[in-house]
Parts: sequence; C-alpha cells; structure tokens
Amino acid sequence: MDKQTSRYLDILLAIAKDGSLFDTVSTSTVALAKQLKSSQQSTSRKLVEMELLGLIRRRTNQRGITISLTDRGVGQLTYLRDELIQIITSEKTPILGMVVSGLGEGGYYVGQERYQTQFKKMLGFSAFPGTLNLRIDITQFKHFLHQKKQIVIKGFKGEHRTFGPLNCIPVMLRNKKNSVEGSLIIPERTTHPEDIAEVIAKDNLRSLFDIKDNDKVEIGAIE
Amino acid sequence: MDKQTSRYLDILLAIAKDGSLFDTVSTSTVALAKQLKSSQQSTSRKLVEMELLGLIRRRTNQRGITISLTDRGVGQLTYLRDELIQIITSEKTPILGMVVSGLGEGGYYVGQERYQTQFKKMLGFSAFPGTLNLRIDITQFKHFLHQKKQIVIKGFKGEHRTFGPLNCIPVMLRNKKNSVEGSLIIPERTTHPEDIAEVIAKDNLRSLFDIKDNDKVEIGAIE
DNA sequence: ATTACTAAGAGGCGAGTAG
DNA sequence: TCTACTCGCCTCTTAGTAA
Repeated sequence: MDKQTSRYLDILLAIAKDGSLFDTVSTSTVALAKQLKSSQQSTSRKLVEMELLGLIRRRTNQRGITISLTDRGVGQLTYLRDELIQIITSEKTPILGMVVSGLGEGGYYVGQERYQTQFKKMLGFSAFPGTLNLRIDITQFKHFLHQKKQIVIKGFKGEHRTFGPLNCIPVMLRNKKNSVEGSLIIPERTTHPEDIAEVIAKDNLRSLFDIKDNDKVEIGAIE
Repeated sequence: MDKQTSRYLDILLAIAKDGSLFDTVSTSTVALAKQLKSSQQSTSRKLVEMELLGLIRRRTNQRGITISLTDRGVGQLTYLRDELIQIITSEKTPILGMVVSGLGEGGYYVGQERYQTQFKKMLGFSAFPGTLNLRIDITQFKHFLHQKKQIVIKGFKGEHRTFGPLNCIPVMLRNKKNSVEGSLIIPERTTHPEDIAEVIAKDNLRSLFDIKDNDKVEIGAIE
C-alpha cells in the first residue's frame, strides 16, 4: 500500500462519506478537524498537502472550503477496498478456481474402493474416478478452508502401495452450464499452503461443466 | 475510523496478506521492514506496540518472529473493509431499497397521459399509474446515480396545475418473487440528496412483488 | 543471524496569530 | 468568522549497538 494512503486515509474517508465519492462537499477545516479529532491547523496543512499530491480538489472561500476527490483520491480508496476484499472473503462468497491439468493420477487414487465406500458414507456420493484441479487465489482459499469443517477419510494399505488419509471439504461447484455438490480433497501429507485445489463429484466434472483448461469454476460453501 | 487503524494499517495488511488472516506467519522485522519500506527498528517497535494494543500475537525466536492477528486485529480490517464497501459501491452491485409508504400522489402524477407517451417512447413501457417508494442508503444511492445516464421527461402544464420535468434512470427491479424492468423517477425540482427513490414499471409493483411495507427490493443497473 | 534498547535527529502537531 | 503561516514542543524515526 501507498504510504500516502494511510497518512491521509481518515481525511479521504471523511470526504468520501460526506461527498459520496463524487460530489463536492462544502465544509471547513474547523468542522473537519472536529470530526477527525485533530486540530484545525493540522487539518488545513494536510488538505494543502493532499491537493499537492493530487488526491483532492480544494477551493477556499469566505465561509470555509469546498473539497472533492480526484480520480487519484478515489483510486486510493478503491485500491484499498479491493485489497481488503481479497484478504477478507466472507464465508458466503464463492471463490473462483481456474481449471488446470493435473497429473492424471488423481483418478486412480480416488477410484480405490476403500476410498469410495468412505466417500459414499461420509460425503453422500461415490466419486467419479477422476479429479478436477483448480488453481485458486491462495489468500481466498486459505480463508475459505479456515471456515469449513473437514471430513477425514481414512487411509489404507493397498497391494503395491499405501493410500494416505484425505481431508474432505464438501462444496458446491458451479459454472455457467451446471451446478453440483462435490468435495475438495486434500491429501493429509500435502505440504500446505498450496494454490491448487483438487475436487471430486459424483459426475465427470469436465463433461458436466463442458470445460477446458483455463475455464473458471465457482467453489461455494454448502449451506 | 480508529486512529490505531491508520497508524498500523500497513503492517496489519502485510501480516494479513502473508498469513491469510488466520495463519501464523513466520518472518523477521528485517524482512517486514523491507516490505514496508521502513526501518527494522521502527518495525520492531510498532510490532511491540501492536501486541500491547491486542492487535497481534507475537513470538520471537532465534530466526526472527512469528505473528498472527488477534480477533481485534481482524476486526479492524473488517470494519474498514465494510466502510469502504459502503462508500464505493460498484456499478454492478445492486443496491437494496426498503419499501415505504408514499403519499399516494405519485400515481396521479405518472398517470398523466403526456408523461405516459414519453415513458413509452423513452423508457419502452407505459407506467402503471402508481409509484413504489424505496428507502435507500444515501451513500450507495448517490454512487449509483452518478454512474447512470439520466433520461429527461419533459414537463407540461395541465388544466389545474403544472407537471414538472422528470429525470428517469432505467433499472432492474427484483425481489424474491419476481424481476422486472423499471425506472427511477426523480422530479427535477426535488431537493437532492434524498434517501427515497420513487420507481415505476409497467406492472403494479406491489402486487407483482407481493410486497408490504418494510420489504426489500433490489435495484440493479440495466446491462 | 536475529530483536530491541538508547539517543539524536527529523518531522508532525497545534498554539498563536496575520490576512 | 474563515484559512494558513510561523515556531516551539514533542513524538516518531532511524543509526548505533548490546544481547
């Protein structure tokens, strides 16, 4: 973030609130200072500085001052807002994943019968033997994970190799074409954090959603 | 806004970005200072202050420090985010209006034939002779208005009184039951800003939406 | 390597006041 | 009244450095 943004944030916010981002607001350094719990002098000086920096337009008159935000001033607030929205994703906001190619190994893995019986019991569906890999903004993803209860699927030993435990998070998967219940699966050994989510559902998601690489899929919470 | 919030905002943001709001992040005052374009000393001191204020949890070790945000720290960011969202409503975000009783005069007004012919021509529909009044958050409303082109309906003189010009803004109106194209109508003489929006549509909105006072209606942009 | 103390210097703050 | 200047005070910053 810009150093300026935090130094002048409270004044920018005060103007934006009064003036609704685009209006010109008539006020005075005295009134503004009172609102900001600062002195008239500091407020006056800061406004001059902000004008110099191109954050506001400012005119003085007998009765006080009129101020409006410049595009740059609005931009600082918008930028900060977007940054905060990205950091603080609320539970109800679905997050977007971009389809990427996996190693093709996921299908063999989740296709194992001893996984499938647990999927049926714990998640309510048998999984199509194939996973869809979604690249996700890691910040949003972590936030999303934080709020979900994980369902643990036990690992087991196969004939040739070991199949580790899986953490599952039931989700709604949706794109333009379709919408289906599914689950994130996170092998317990995986080194987190990882920006790829592997998802399963009862259907073949690639054909259900008619997707190619780089398409977008929404991942939403289960009610 | 809290004075603390702006003083420590850049550090809070840096931690939240790295640590995804809930994780504990391992870093060092040196690295953090570099990222924040400040000195190691100031960063160290501020972190100590922030711990004292209950904004973060902090542990030092041989290799540096581990930090996580407290609920209070998260709260400061969330509060700021909500404030910014309220100020900066993007064009695509529908705003919510609450149905309130009008004076019942709106219907007589918009029912005038010389208005109706213009509605038909300029808006694409004849209006049901009645308006719905919606109370709206004024900040969001102003922002919404700012981005819309207004359609001007000319005023005229009737037998007994004068009917002034109207500014119209086509919108989508929606609630749980239904969705319909309509228009905000703003008598030109009205003293703005006003937190009540008067809306019309070809249908009787009260019956189409099956609404009573205090129900909510979404007002969205026309594509 | 680190963190964080001390101390000096930079710079922000507000009282007084001119215009 | 108002804005905004000067100037002293005091807080915040950073260099040096100990642990």
